[in-house]
Amino acid sequence: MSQTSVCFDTETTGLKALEVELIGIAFSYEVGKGYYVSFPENQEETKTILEEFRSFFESDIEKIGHNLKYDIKVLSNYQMPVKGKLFDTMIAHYLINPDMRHNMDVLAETYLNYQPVSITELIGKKGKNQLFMRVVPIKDQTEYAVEDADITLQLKEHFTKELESGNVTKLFNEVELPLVSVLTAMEIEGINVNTDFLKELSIALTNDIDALEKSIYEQAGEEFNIASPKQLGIVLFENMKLVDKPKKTKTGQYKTGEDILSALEKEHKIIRDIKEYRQYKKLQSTYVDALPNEVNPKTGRIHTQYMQAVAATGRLSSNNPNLQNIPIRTERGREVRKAFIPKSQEYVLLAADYSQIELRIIAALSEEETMMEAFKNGEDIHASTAAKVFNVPLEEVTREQRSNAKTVNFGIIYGVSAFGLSNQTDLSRGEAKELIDTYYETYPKLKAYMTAQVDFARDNGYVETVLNRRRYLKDINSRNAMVRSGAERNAVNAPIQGSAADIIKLAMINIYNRFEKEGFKSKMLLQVHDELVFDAHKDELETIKPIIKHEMENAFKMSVPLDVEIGIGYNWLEAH
DNA sequence: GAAGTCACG
DNA sequence: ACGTACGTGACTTCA
Repeated sequence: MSQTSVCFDTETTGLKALEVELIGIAFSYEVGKGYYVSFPENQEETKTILEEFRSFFESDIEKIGHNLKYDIKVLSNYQMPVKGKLFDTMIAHYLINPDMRHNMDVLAETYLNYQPVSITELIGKKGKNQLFMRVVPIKDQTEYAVEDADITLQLKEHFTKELESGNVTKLFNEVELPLVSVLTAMEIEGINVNTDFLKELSIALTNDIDALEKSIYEQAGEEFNIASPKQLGIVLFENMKLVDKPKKTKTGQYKTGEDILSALEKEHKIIRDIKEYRQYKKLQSTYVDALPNEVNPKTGRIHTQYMQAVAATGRLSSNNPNLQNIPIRTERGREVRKAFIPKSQEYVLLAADYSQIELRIIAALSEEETMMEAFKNGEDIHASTAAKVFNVPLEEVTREQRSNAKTVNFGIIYGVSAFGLSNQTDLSRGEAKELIDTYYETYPKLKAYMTAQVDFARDNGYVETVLNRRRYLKDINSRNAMVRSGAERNAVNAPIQGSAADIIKLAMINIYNRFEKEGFKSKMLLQVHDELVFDAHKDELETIKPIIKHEMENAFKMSVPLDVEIGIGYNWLEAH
């Protein structure tokens, strides 16, 4: 092949890239044309046939695809690396408009005015009657697969131009595409989990849940399904009449969320038990019992998937299983973290966290000197804020003042209202308003920055991050006040959250490249928005610690220093 | 499949 | 006067 760029698309036996078998590969390098290579069930033969394509996959020919991470992982099952420049149409479209869907079917209709044969038409609806791709006649496989490859090739032409007009070509080429390889490697690597420990944890939880259940039934004077918000609401508010005017959801059910129950704690002892019951049930079903089932039988490790084109701000998301929401805030929840362990006795887990990255970004972007100085001097930012807004010396800040300042600091990033702040603190609505006003007086340029962001969005229809990642805000000029203020909060929040995402992505790419170049045994495993987790080989610890710290703190230069804290341990909890 | 709830940053 | 903090994913219940 003498082409400089070729589109390819793999057909497989399922959705779990690391567990499926290859059925076919479609190639297209001329619009309207394509070729399909079919693979037999015998995996040795499949490997032999695939070897014929090694020179292509290892060449510097540009590889075009839609969600290339999936195809690269499938090929990795056969020790077939994919090298050279990449072009991923899913990610391209994510940068062009992150709020939209990026399915190839939708994109084909929108940009090519063409309706491709859907996978459902080919193999039927999800369910027991769904066909296996293996039994689809080769002719139909070919038509379907080649069509997808052809469409992807055509989409590339559109998106190349649109990336340019959206000013995101550089972000695409220098961040998102290199990140594909980084995420692929992290997903393939996986993480080790102590399933025996989780089994014991589950037994202990069951004991406590059973006792709580008994106690709740006694106090309620009846048996019901505590896990049913509907039944619980009736018990609490109709039978026990714990409150006069209970709040209701939009469907007319009683609200029984955590915030509602907490406000009721002084009314009846049953509330504490219900909250505890809910917490333990959640831990058990979502983590303790679910995680062992996610262990890959071949590798013995858990391999999450990172979604690179989901979060509208530029963040990653994690699923199957989600390893970005492992408990840490409660004593019992923290136990789950102990189950995440290094790959062997020669390793430890290393966790590296950005300290207050979003506040540092808003300080730098707004050039609010007071806040910038606090960060430059390494102050405790929440205490420092408290000292200023409550007008007391730093040493005399009370815990409550610091806690309220912390809530405002976070609230600012989200576009807080007095009502929202009073809900999150013990402050009245009036006190909350006063605190916010004082906050803006203390940090006037912060307020100016936020106003400027909203103005920019009104004029341009979008906001952008430090790496020019855009988020379009179509509702910014809406006549509906609630819809409009939602967009205004996005105008402030998206550049902050998105810039933090940009920065950690840069750090991940640089760390990955250095690790590759130096041939370290240590591997990057997880990303949790402002944290990276590694299997760190004990012999390499003192070498990689400064590398990780340096790459994270210097990934992007701002007028405020970034600070990274590193911890190590024999499990993820200890590493914090 | 929607709604409610709750785990994380 | 209105409703109310940004971004996610997973589990259970129930129509």
